Amino acid sequence: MFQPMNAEEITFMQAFKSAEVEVPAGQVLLWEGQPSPWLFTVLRGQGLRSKMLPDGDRQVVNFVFPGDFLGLQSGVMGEMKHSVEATTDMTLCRFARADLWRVFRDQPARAFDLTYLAATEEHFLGEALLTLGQRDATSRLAWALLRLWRRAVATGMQGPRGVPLPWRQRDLADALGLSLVHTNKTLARLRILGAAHWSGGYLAVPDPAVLAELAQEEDGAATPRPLF
Amino acid sequence: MFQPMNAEEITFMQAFKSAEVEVPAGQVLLWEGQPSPWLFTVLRGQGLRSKMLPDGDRQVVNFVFPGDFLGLQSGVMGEMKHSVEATTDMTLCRFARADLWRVFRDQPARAFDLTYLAATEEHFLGEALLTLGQRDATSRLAWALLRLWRRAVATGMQGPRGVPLPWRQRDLADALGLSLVHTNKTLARLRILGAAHWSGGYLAVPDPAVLAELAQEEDGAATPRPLF
DNA sequence: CGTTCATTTGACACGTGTCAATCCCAGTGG
DNA sequence: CCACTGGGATTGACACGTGTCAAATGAACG
Repeated sequence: MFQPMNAEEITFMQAFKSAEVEVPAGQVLLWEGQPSPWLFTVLRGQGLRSKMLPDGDRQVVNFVFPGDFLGLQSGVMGEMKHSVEATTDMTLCRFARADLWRVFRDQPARAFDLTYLAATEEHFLGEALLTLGQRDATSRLAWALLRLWRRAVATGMQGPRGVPLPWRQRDLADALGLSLVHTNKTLARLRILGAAHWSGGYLAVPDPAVLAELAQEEDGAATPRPLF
Repeated sequence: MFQPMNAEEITFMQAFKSAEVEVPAGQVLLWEGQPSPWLFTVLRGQGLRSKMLPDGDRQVVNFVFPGDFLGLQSGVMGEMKHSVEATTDMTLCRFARADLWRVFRDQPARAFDLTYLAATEEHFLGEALLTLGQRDATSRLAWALLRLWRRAVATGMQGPRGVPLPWRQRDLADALGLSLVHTNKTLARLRILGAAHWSGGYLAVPDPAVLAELAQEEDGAATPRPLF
């Protein structure tokens, strides 16, 4: 996901039987519409979540970073509502769905964390919806790149060439509801503006404030008025 | 929300101190960006959830039906990430946020339900994102009306004139990322097609299958392949 | 019978999608 | 060492869906 989250999730289930697994780039971890006996936490690598339309159109729902929790939907709803695939090689912490109930029974604080995670994801999707519904192509790209950049920086991925962004322009396009061609041209515009340089799998953001400006970042909310 | 959900949420916190409150149409229950000491369950009436952009653009995130749970984000994240307002007069079951933790500590099954709720909401938002990102205006409207219709029917709201749909065309437009004018013209097209008749606050759907066709409903998921 | 708000309609502009070609680059094999 | 290949990125020309502007209609209300 774009948002950073409290890293305790990475380890919170170490009390349960779990295993480290390695998956190669391109591997699908969870299939839309399928139940899964496994839940995962991401230890290393990046991926993406996506949904398909019967006509083949794809919607990228989110991008996956280290620290993310995968499979909660399957865990509580019985099946995944989107697919998750590895974009780079990944290292995952895998554990059994059957153990999930034990967490709720024995570790209320951890259960609360899970709900927090789900609420965070809900919050992100609301932001994404706002972006696809109300912003033009330039703002959408600025919004997405800003969040990817922040998330990568928060994860400690920043290097001399910027932060790693291993996805394709097609992936960004499918995430933002734009065509590949228009995404490409808009990225070129952002490059000329000096707002963001993405090439060779790395994203450089000279000044996050420039991106934030283009993204029409909210400054909190509407004017608060007294509650009833 | 569009999806129906297990109605036990309506009553699941009756063990805690709560109060029935009435709110008039137009009232804002929860403000985006604000913490709230209250959580709510909807007993009667309809409303909507929305987010604002600093320039005044609005995104309707979801529509609220009886049975919905309001304020979970504020409950676990400290503040609301969207506003909730009453479209019709509503009756709510109100209880204190401070009691939320007791649920996690003392009633793991209810805590699990809360996580289920959050996951359901996440699922819905993913669907909405898919709709805004990949479908054209006709499909978007068909998708939205079909879900509103199903939800209303599941809630037992069906009457001789169809199901109540108290929102404005502007609300639908803001939910689907369309302009008011284009929404109006597309609704007229759906009417001519005999797919959906919405007027006078009521929605009639002669044949849900027609709407489903227009909405490009998924038939499950992509072809499943073996997991690793 | 004015006022106000929602709906409806037509004309037109523009952002974005589509099509198609080219460029770039990393592999790969002769 | 160099064609050949395939996938991604880039570019230009053009079509079309949707947004915007503006005006008219209709319903609710005092």
